Amino acid sequence: MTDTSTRWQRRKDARPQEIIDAALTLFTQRGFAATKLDEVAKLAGVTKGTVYLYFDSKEELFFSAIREMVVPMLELGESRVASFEGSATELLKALTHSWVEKLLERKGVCLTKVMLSDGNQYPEIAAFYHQEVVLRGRRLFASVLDKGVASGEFRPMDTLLAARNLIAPILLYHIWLHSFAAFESSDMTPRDYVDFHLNLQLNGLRAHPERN
Amino acid sequence: MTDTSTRWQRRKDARPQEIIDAALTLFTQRGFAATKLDEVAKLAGVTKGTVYLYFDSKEELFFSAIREMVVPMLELGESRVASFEGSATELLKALTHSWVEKLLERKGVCLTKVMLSDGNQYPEIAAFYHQEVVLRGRRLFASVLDKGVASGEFRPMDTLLAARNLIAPILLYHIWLHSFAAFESSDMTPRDYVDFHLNLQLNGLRAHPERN
Amino acid sequence: MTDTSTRWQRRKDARPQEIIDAALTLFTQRGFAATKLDEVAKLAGVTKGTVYLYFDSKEELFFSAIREMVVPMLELGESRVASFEGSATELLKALTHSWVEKLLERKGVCLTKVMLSDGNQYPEIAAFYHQEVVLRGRRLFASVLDKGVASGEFRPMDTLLAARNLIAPILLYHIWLHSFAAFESSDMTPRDYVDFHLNLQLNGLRAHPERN
Amino acid sequence: MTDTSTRWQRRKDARPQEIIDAALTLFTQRGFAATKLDEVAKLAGVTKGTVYLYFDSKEELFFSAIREMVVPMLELGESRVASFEGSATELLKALTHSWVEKLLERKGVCLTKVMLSDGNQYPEIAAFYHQEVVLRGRRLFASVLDKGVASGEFRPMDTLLAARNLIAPILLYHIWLHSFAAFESSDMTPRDYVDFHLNLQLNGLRAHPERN
DNA sequence: CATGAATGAGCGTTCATTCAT
DNA sequence: GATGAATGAACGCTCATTCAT
Repeated sequence: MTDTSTRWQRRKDARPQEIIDAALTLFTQRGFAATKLDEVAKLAGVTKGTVYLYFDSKEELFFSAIREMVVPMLELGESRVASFEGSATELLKALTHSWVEKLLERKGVCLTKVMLSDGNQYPEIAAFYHQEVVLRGRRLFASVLDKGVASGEFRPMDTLLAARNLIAPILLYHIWLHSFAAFESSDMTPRDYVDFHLNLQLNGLRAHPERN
Repeated sequence: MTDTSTRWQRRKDARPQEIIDAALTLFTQRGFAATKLDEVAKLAGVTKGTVYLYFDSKEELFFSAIREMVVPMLELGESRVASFEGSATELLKALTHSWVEKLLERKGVCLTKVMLSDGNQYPEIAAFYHQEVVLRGRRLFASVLDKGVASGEFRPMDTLLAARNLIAPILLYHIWLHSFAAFESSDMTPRDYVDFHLNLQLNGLRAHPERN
Repeated sequence: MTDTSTRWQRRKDARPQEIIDAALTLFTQRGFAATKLDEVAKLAGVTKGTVYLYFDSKEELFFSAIREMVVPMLELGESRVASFEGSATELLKALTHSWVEKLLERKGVCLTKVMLSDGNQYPEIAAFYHQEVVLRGRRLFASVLDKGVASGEFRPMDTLLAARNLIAPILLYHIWLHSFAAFESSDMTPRDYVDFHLNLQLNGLRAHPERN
Repeated sequence: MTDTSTRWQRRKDARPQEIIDAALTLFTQRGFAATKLDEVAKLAGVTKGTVYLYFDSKEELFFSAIREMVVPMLELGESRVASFEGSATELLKALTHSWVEKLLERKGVCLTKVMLSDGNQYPEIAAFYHQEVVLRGRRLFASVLDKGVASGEFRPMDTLLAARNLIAPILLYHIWLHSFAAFESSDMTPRDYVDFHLNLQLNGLRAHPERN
């Protein structure tokens, strides 16, 4: 990459991404409907009109945000699973923690929160999200469980269903953080919560587990 | 008295509940902000003005809905736990299934969905909901786990945390139904899902569980 | 009048007057538009529907109020002027103080305030009020001035115009009380104000002004 | 630049004043509550939404109107009094006529009418108006009377009270014009009315009354 | 007579979207 | 490319009026 590109030029190319970032932040914080385009524009350092240079509508902006933020995350996860060497248990832990880090570092995942809030109003977006994020995410975790079953680490099971049990508490925990952060006493780090959750899932509740 | 039901025939006593029902249905489907009072009124079979005879504002309507629908559900659960005789495992299953039935038969629980969507905008409601529903629900499930630990059925654990792991997938599953119902192939009944989930939680994933 | 009339019966007959009283109180305090029929009804001790038994509309209620409250006051004044024996100066003082007492004791006059506020919207009412109250009130005071001119107490002048100068400050003073009562320090009684005003005016009117 | 005036051609700078002008016209004619923002907008040649670009609310619009129209008028009057050379009588006449001209040429003063109508509902505005307009106006006229007393033109008196007697008829006369213009035969110009009023008052004020 | 539940038109306010500059 | 003034449809809420009881 040559450095003849002036800061101005780089800025021009960066605009859409800056707007998407701003939109994601606000969509996640306030929900889709409650986010005003004026605020998105201000946070992105432009004016409202500029947003319409790059996106046809508020809805289209949301659509783009999903595509550009979540899909790459899943692709990364898939490639890690494909190339991972080690036990399924380790992989499961690694994958989960990596996901959680992403969730914490930026808003990415909480698009799920936005989808839960406003998904109904936008069936096309919901369809896309369900296909490209929800199902794909489940398959990703299921594939790890499959490895574990194949290796004898895990009991045989419906791994797609089990994946949902793995994902749900973590997802809900993060959505929770957005909605009730002020009220949770929270002497517990997200890492603690995830560790506890993983151990519970891996071990089960029973004092004397049966083989079934 | 003939059944020529006019708008005058209905009783003042029935109206608030009818309006709350309509509101819950729409709040759950579309979220708080996206629900228009006109629609609530139409679904309740009245006009917009009538809603304001019984509720001071849209927000107050939502507040009333929470109070009248969710709190009684929790009280019922609490009394069942208090009076239950049998193993903690059975109690856990019974309680969960009873909850799920309520969820299915009506929209009640999915107030949680509404809180996740719009809770940020209405801190007072969020605070009330967190206190009276979220925490209380957790404590309810934790108390069952405590019984099991005391009886030796379950391993010692942080039962409040474990309660969250029990609740989350079921909750998320039902919220999911609202957001992505159209896209889930769903050859699986809610009952199936809950059974699978409970078994998984009770047994854990591991092929050879450790005592830890 | 027989006394077989029960309290109930008297009450029935009194209803319209009670409603008018309530309406006047509130119209004067808040203006016509800002007064809700619900409030009028409550103050009159009836329900909103009852108001419509006696008056066709809010506007009609206002109309009736004017007729029943102000016109009698003017008739009283006219008869006092007709029968008064004594100097025009004394008559002027007596008439003015009597008017002010009425103003203070109840809201009567401040219908003028309501007319000033809302008169434009209701040309018919304004026409009636102007004819039956404004002009007639001016003529009443002018007739007193005429007496004084005839008797040589006052200088010759356009008495109709002079009447306006007499009336205006007193009227405005009372309207003022409604609008700015909270802000006027008011170490002065209404009586003081009127006395001061009359003395000033009489000094201007007198044929042979005194040094006082 | 052609004169194809489009909605885009107008300048941001001119808009607020145009809207204030329209608002004053309608507030004065109809009162604050009875004036619809749609009408204000239409009279200003814009749409309702545009009003909200410049003013936060209807109330704020009224507040701005007071600040921008009446306060400068008073400041002008105060500076004229300060710099005037001549008799207090002349000053009083000049000041009054100048005020009346302002009243006639535009709606300015009749903000008083609006305050009388709707002041009760908006205590903050009433407080501001009373402080900055009513009291200040009284003080302005009183200061002229003080000059006259000092110079021996006028008898000693409570000049603040006397100021109210000077102001009231003129104010009421103009408020009257708005409410009953249609019904007053009015073969008399405002100038005539003011002259008559001033002469009458001056006769009452003078230290050495003339026969005129 | 009296009630009060119900109506529905109307207003203040918001905000996604447009477009002349 | 970028701006921001302007739009207008939409929504929450109010209240005079109606009418079955």
